[in-house]
Amino acid sequence: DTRAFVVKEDPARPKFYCLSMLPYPSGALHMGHVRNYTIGDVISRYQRMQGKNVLQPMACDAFGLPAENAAIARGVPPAQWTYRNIDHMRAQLKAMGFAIDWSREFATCRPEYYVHEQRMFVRLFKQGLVYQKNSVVNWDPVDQTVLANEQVVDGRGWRSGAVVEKREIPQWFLKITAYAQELLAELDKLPGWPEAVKTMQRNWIGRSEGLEIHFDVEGVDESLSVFTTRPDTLMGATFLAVAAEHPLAAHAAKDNPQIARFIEECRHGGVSEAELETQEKRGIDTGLVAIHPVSGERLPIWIANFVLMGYGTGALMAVPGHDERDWEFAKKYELPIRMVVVDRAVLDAAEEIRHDLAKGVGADPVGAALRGGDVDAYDTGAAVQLIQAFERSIQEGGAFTGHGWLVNSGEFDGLDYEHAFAAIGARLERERKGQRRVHWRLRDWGVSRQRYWGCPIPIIHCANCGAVPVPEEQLPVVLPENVEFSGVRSPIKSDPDWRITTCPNCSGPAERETDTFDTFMESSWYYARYTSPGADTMVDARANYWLPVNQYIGGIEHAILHLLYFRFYHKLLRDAGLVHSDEPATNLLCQGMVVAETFYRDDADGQREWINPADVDIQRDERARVIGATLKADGKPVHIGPTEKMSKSKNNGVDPQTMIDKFGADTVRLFSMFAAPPEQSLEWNEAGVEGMARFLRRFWREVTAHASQPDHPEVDPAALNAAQKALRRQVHETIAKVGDDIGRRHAFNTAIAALMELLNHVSRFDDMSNAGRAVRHEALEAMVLLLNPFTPHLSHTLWQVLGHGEALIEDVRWPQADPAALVRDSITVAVQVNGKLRGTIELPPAAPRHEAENAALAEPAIAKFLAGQTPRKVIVVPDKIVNIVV
RNA sequence: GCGAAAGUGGCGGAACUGGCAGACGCGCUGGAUUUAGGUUCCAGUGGGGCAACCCGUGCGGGUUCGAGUCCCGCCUUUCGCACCA
Repeated sequence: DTRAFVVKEDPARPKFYCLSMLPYPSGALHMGHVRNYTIGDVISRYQRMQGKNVLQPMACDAFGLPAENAAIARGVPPAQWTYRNIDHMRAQLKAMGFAIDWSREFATCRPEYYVHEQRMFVRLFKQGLVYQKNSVVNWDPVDQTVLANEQVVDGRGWRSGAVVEKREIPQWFLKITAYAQELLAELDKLPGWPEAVKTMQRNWIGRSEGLEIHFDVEGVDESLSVFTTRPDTLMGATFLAVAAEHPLAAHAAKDNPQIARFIEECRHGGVSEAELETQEKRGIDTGLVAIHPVSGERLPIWIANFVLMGYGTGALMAVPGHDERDWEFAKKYELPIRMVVVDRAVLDAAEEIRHDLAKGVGADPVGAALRGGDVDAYDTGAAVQLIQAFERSIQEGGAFTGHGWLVNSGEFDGLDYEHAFAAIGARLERERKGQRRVHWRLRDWGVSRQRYWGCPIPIIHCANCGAVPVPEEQLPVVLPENVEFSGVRSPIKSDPDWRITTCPNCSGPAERETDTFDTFMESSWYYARYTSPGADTMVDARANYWLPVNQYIGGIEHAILHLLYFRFYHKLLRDAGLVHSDEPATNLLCQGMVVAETFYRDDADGQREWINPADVDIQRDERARVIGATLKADGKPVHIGPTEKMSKSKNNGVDPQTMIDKFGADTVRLFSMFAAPPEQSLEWNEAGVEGMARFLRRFWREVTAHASQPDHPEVDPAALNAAQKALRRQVHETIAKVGDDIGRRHAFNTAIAALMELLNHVSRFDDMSNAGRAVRHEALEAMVLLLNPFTPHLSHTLWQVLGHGEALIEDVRWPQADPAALVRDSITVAVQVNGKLRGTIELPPAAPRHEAENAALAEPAIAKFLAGQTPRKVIVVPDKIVNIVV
């Protein structure tokens, strides 16, 4: 998990600032001792050579005692746990090869930064942007820990199959919903962000506009409010439904044990596998009756398991005719289904009937059609049938959920969606039975974590005063370090010395909050803190000099959570007066994941045993198609599974360290940059790494052989022959391409391909004349520099082999393409006849149209295809193509 | 189900603005060097055909002198969200 890299352009000089975060130690591709390994590093090296100041990557993020360590602890005696305490953790990380210099480390998770997060939290507390409420969590009764959602639901997690209980515990929330509108609107001001990420964030924020409608309930004082985005279907509502947790459900359960039992089932049945998969709709009639705000009709109120307490008001008006879920529910419990919205064809049919039968049907042609009546006497049979067929499809086939035109809706008949929304909204607002509302899918950010090692939430709980923020002069609240781990449970929860305190308000007995912040908190402001090392406040004025970040790089897996919190926190910083910009990063690049083939065998119990790719041999036929795979150990066949994200469960993780040991870090990095464009997933394939090693060996030989020459003449562009000129041109084309590919397109794979192509030409160029050696020297120097972002160690050495003394190759200027060298004497132009390629011709650059046309027609290979016919038309695209149409 | 992205040789991928499809690499075939294996070097490598040539970018249409690229309709895969009222 590499959460992110940031690259920052200095607006004044311009210089660059590049930072990165270390991955978690648990990651499959941990890179502790291959620090300079990643995309962020390639970009930073490139920029440094462009004459920009670059800061080397630094470590960030919290190394905690998260759930995965509890996993390791499961069934394992405490002495063998991954980390027993902080010192042990540090020692273990060091032993794992993490080159973390704790003295230089600059991470927002470190205790010296707690104070800033805690001040921010207290500030938000006072502004009412923080609150505590009970919330249901997934609880592992064996380990006594809270499980993250993905550990329960997601079958890929190690916890799948664990016994899980629902528990209600108090949690702290940050009101990110207060910023929902801004977070949504400003996505439109981020053209440098991938569309996929913006779409995901839009869906996650989930703005929907609708009407909140109040239904009076017979025998109950308070009215029942529902939210709907389809007020146009109001007249089709045939019942109301509330969530099991809704107060009205509790009210109904008071003297009805059957309802109470149903509510209890809903609460507990929620996590059973079968329930989740079938999502069968179940419900029970409360016996309560609501009054339709327009028609005055009496509608039954049901409790239904598909109504979510967390969305809208926890209650809905069910319109089975025009909503899939409501339709399914109505069918099951035989509730009425009413057609109130129809498509254009039905509306036209109704118009026809109305027109022809103005006397007979009055204002209700649809009703007349459905009732049959005497419409048969007139020539409207087809229209009647159409309406009846539509009605039947809604009754029997399924809901019509599209927007359409209203029928069976009294005064609203004939209106389309927009007009019906406006008319019904206006009427309900006038009668104070409803109002327009915007609802958000986005939930507030729950920041409480029930674990040790993290920033403590600076709150003191007092029996008299409630939750009281820790006063400024007592900040920071730090964790006790001399704790013992006696279970998976966070040790501070059972440490009375730390927990018991006095209330800052009333001096009465009180307890500290023992939860710590979500680690997303730290990664939400580190980029800003990096601009202000040593500042007393969270950030200082330097932040406005550097921010916003020009180029942010991170995995797509953070599209929603981290990247939304990151944007949110920037707005909090802004509103605290700490930064002036609205958004933290203008450009975002999401790199893909590392994937690998999977292999498995089915054992006797029908269980799949996944086999690591390193233990498998691949068989191919003579056309090199894969025909099978065998286990190295026994030579017997194994099944080939799909190519998937590296994971422990599929046993397809490959440690790059093995390959780094074999080929060196330069080669492995070059391969990982070459194999796929950064935003795509990278298929890990050992054979490809060998190709990279081959290329670097050839390059090494080429440079050392050249360097062994006694002298290195300067290039004299005026004195070059055609071949020398051609090579020199390619050198400068490559310089231009590599710079553009790295700097603008981030297409590292094509940059490397261009360098390989150039090496192929340089190897074939065996001109040992002075001019020839001069051209080769220029080519090799350029290539060493162009390769430096990818292969810093090799480039550093080869630069010295070429006779240079700089301590750091990054201090050498990035090569610049010479425009004069790029000029061509002639250009190959393709010639097509009727759109098919039939030959090529050589033309001087920017040759006039008639010249290109004449040359093409004169070409013998072309004349053959014209068969003496006169061309009807000739299309000339200068320097590219001539197309002759006959 | 909804939303997004993507389908190109045996494989990873290139083709950036509608203009020579398959760059570069892997793999494979043949040859040279080598006692041999490995390494290295040379040649070949989308399919069909002796050849001229024909066919080829998931499928079916369309626009265009010209389509991998643009438009319409399908299919498939991956990712994300999933009873969102």
